[in-house]
Amino acid sequence: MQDEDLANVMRALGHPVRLSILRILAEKQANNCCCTDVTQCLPLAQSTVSQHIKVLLDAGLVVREAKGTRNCYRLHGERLRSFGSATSGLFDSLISDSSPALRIAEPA
Amino acid sequence: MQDEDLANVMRALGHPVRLSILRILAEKQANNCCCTDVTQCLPLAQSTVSQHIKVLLDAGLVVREAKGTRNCYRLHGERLRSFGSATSGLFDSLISDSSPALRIAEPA
DNA sequence: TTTCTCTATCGCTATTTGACGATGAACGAG
DNA sequence: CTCGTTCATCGTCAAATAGCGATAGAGAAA
Repeated sequence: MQDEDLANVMRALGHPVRLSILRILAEKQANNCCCTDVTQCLPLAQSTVSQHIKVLLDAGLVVREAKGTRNCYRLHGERLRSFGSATSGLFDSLISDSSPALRIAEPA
Repeated sequence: MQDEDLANVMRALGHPVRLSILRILAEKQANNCCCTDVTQCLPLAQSTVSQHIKVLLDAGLVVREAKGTRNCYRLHGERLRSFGSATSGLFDSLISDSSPALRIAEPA
């Protein structure tokens, strides 16, 4: 995963409401996961929730599945895992490049 | 780490230039890590780089250390690791099926 | 002191984001 | 067909973001 893509996912995750939406989708486990259901768990208007979901969709973190008159959403597990390994890879490269002495001496 | 803080860090990481700055700081390993040095590695004005560094400072990912006439920057390893574990914890809770969603408002 | 370097900040502009209400399209139920 | 539900999108607004040049303050150096 390139930095551009990684940054896009980071930005998508950079809002507490969107983290909440991911947790809600994880909890509901692909049933009752339509926009209205998510909206009822949040103190926001339906249009606002829809916009946040769109950000998650565009980042590839969430998948839409038309189910009759509803759109059901569920987590994109593979994408999440891919981002997870890209993130740990990022931190590995950041921290391993730092000298051990500097890793021990943290600021007050 | 709470969702609010986690989202703040994610947002700080949500720009490819800031990822580049982190990599540059990791590479230079706490010597020659002043703003001018970082600027010379990037196709941006010094003021722009300074602003990006400020975002990383505010997120706690980077530490400033006055060194004579320069300000030296280095990664905040502990903070990075803390964010790393918070991130993997997030994905664990999302991917495993036993994750209580953090709800901002319960449905009526 | 004077000069030079470094850099944070100001001012400005353009773009993006977050939030809302309104609306229209799609579809199931009656 | 008609009604109700779902939901993406539009328009709008305020605020935040990203970029730049200009600038001032703080030290080192001459």
